[in-house]
Amino acid sequence: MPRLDQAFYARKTATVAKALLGKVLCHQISPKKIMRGRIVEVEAYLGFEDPACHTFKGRKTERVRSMYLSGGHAYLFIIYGIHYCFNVVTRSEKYPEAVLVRALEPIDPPNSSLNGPGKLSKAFLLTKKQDGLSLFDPKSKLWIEDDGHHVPKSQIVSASRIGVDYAGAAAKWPLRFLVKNSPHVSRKP
DNA sequence: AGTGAGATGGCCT
DNA sequence: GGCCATCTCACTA
Repeated sequence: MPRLDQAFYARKTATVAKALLGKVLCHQISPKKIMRGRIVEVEAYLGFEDPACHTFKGRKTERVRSMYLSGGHAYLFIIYGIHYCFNVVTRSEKYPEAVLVRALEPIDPPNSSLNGPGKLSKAFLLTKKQDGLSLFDPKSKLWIEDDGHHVPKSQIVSASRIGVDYAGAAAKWPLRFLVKNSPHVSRKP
């Protein structure tokens, strides 16, 4: 299966977010074992102009360093002292923006619990170790692939982002995207 | 169905 | 010191 290339990630963040729906996140966790899940829910975070984004107004701390990498790198951070959140960096080094992957439909192993950013990170063994990894380097053990499954535009629902009420009006921006009627999302829109 | 609190620790002002 | 891009469980109803 073809791994998504860097050009895929270099586009506008909301475009990448919607295009990621239906794609398959893969993590090779041992020589014989690859975790796979189909992306069904994402959120876009729009950098400098987005009060909900970690890089709002150009913030550049140690934690967010990976967001200043080029599109197609992983950004992992820890939240509430317990959970990890997995993000895909978009655009270029000049624009620190990213897509949070919020939920996956289990493929392998089946019946795993992947309906939430913390849960999917735990199941896929995604931690700070994966922070900054390339998703397009052919040698990388973490990548996203296109298996031909296509989610038509009519099947994409947008909604407010979750857990960012502190961001004022930006909390209402329709930057959360879900596959319509998917039973695998973190919560119904 | 909806609300509320606790876990638990790095990060930021 | 206070705040979180979360999750689970307990409680009300």
